[in-house]
Amino acid sequence: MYTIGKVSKETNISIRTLHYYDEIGLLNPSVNKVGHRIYVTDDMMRLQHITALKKLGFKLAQIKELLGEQGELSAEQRWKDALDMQTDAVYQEIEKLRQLQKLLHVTRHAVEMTGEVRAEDIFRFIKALHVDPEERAIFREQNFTTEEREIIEQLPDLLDNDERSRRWAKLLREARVLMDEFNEPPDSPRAQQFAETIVNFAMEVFQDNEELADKYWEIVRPQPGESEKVYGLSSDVMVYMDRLVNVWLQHNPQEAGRKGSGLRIIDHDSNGRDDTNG
Amino acid sequence: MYTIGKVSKETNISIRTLHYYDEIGLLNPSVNKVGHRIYVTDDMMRLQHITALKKLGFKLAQIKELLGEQGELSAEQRWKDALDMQTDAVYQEIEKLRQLQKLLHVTRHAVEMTGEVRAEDIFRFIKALHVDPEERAIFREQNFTTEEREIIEQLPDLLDNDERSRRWAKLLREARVLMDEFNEPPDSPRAQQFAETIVNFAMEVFQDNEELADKYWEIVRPQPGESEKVYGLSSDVMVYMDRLVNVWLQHNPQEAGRKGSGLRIIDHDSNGRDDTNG
DNA sequence: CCTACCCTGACGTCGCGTGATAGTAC
DNA sequence: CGTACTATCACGCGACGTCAGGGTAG
Repeated sequence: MYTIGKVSKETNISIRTLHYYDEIGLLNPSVNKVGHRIYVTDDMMRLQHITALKKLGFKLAQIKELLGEQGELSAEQRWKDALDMQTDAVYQEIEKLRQLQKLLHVTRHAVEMTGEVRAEDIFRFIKALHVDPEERAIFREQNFTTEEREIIEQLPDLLDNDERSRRWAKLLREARVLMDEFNEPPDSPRAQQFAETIVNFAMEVFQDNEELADKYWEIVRPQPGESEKVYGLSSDVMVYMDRLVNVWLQHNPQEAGRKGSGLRIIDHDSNGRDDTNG
Repeated sequence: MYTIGKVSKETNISIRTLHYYDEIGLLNPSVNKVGHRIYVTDDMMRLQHITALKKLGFKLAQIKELLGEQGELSAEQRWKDALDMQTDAVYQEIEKLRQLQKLLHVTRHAVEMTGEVRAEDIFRFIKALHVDPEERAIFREQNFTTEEREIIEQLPDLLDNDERSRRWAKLLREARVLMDEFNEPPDSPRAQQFAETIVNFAMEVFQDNEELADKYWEIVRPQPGESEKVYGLSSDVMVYMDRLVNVWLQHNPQEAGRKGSGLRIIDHDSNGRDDTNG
């Protein structure tokens, strides 16, 4: 025999909430002569059950059904069905949020590169998110050896938000700034210092496999008139980076020797698609 | 110069939505003399931007701010801050849902065992979910060797929903049914068949390490008057299972020899806590 | 009489969907 | 004149929070 205030204090459930449960017929306590609600032990137990089911993420309407009279199915089967449905719904929701998380990451990197958020970019990222993973796997199988694929799958991916991905985004931004804003000649000290950074980064992510670096670089190079295959790697940026690195390698032959040709300009045609890796 | 109907068809955004955006000041097109809305190119671009930001999970009010006039910070910094906040919020949400998913799994197993959903069980599971993982790790370090821990960490866990966890739940239910409902004597054929199932399951999950099976079994055994440490493993169930297996081992000495003492009754005191593994 | 309790409305939230009713364009 | 468009209310959803205004218990 509790008044609503006592129940509220004991359970940490607001009076308004108890009013609401009464209103929607979820928990109807008895009332005394002047209309004050009186909660008995059964009401308290039902309330416990309600809060427990709320923790499981059920809506009040579902809870009302679950705690109501049984229909054709046994109580056990109803519980199982409800729990399975709920589990499935939560799973779907998690998947949605995971996709959203990726979208946020890649957009964040895009801001790092361009300084703004462009609607067209976001739509492009959304499309890239829905690229069939199998399709991409097949493309990689056709174009790379098993060993190469192992390295490629560890490349910084703008869909993630790790330290390497962030460095990659900053590198691309710096490249564009040097090119567009400062018109920095490829042999200037600043450009050459940047070239070294590029080479080091490439050797790091390609695990010193220069051949693979070249191969990948050419595959992601857009065909004339084609749009970029990897975000930030438009044709002009790539050509500029090629030039920087070529000059750097000429001035650092020992590195060129130790590290091979590094990232050199190759004029032959390229092909293939790869929209998500950065 | 588009009418609202054309915009709606072209963008797949409902007229009501466009009305709403106008109403809340998110997108205010110009109007002609009779009050019909006229959307120009700028409006269309803003609309694109709005839908893009919606895909990123922003609320309309946030979008309004983001697309509004700048304050003290640069546009780039505002974008970065907003994206980082959003990323963080989504991360939190995912974590919450993961916890919820575990709660649903363990509740589902509990239904498998008991045939019903009890509020007290759910609250207990919630508490177990909040057990500090470090605390548990320390307990395990103190009570098990490194090799043993490797096995223990692969035990079926009622917080998951894999096949082994489901089998474990069904086993426990069968034990209780045999004991409570059928009063099945430990040496009946049915009980003995079940005993074999238990032994096989134990040997499977403990990877034929009988010593570890014994040790674990005793550690999760509740002290007299204490409540069960692992859901479903109350003292009476454990004693009943002990008896079944003891009889089975006596009748199958070759197995007892090959598999050692299996799950035998031990009378010495036990200690320690472990609330989550099942 | 005071205070602490109880009651019943009723509006606001968020992003629209879904009418109802009436004016407008072709 | 018909019909296909446009407009503005206004309710509904979910689970309450938050007043406002007024009765009740001790």
